[in-house]
Amino acid sequence: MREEVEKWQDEQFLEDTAELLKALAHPSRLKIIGFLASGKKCVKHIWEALDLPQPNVSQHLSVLRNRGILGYKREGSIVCYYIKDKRVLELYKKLAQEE
Amino acid sequence: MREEVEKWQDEQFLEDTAELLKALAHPSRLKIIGFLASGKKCVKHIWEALDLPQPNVSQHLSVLRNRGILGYKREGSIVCYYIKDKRVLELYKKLAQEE
DNA sequence: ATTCTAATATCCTAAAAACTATAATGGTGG
DNA sequence: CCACCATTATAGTTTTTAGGATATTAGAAT
Repeated sequence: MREEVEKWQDEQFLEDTAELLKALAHPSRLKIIGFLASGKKCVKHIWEALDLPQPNVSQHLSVLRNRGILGYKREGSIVCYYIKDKRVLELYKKLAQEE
Repeated sequence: MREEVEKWQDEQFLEDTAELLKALAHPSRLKIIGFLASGKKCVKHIWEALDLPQPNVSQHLSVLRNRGILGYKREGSIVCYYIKDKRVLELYKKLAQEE
């Protein structure tokens, strides 16, 4: 007899989930997620492919990184990002397949 | 040979999806979605159950309604809302089950 | 029809947060 | 030190948000 309460009554769940969705709810960040869906990419590769100014991309990356959505690895002088949160990859795929 | 382009290159998809996520990315609106996940509910029932002020709930409902996430039906003097967009129900369930 | 009340929606304003572009700063390898 | 890659800081603008006041609508009673 566990899990009597509904998820929507759990304020912590609501806050955390809203934060997650907020991080994803921006065209450029969604674009980054979509680009990273096929694997790890370095920063320069990202902003060139997405045709966005580099500091702008860096800021979006930091939003996604701070929320635990992306992980990164420094390789010499370049930095590569990848999708760390598996839920996000699943969410993205679901959204991308249906629309 | 169709669908050569990736979804993340489709600006319209990015805009629409970001709008959808933005509408969901708020604790109170997520709470409403969770409450409606079990079926249609009238407005009074909603703000009483969620313990939120009525005008506040009304505003959140209008956000969700305007983005096509919720549908509603007037029944006499009361108005009942339900989840119209099936994707949203699926997304919510996925988020609620995993965390 | 007029009035009353309950249910719902909209409006208004101030505060907080997010976004964009640009400038400045910090590392790393040659 | 220089060139390159990336992050952070700053400033102005636009969006969201919360809360309260007000408006609208429907039904019941008179």
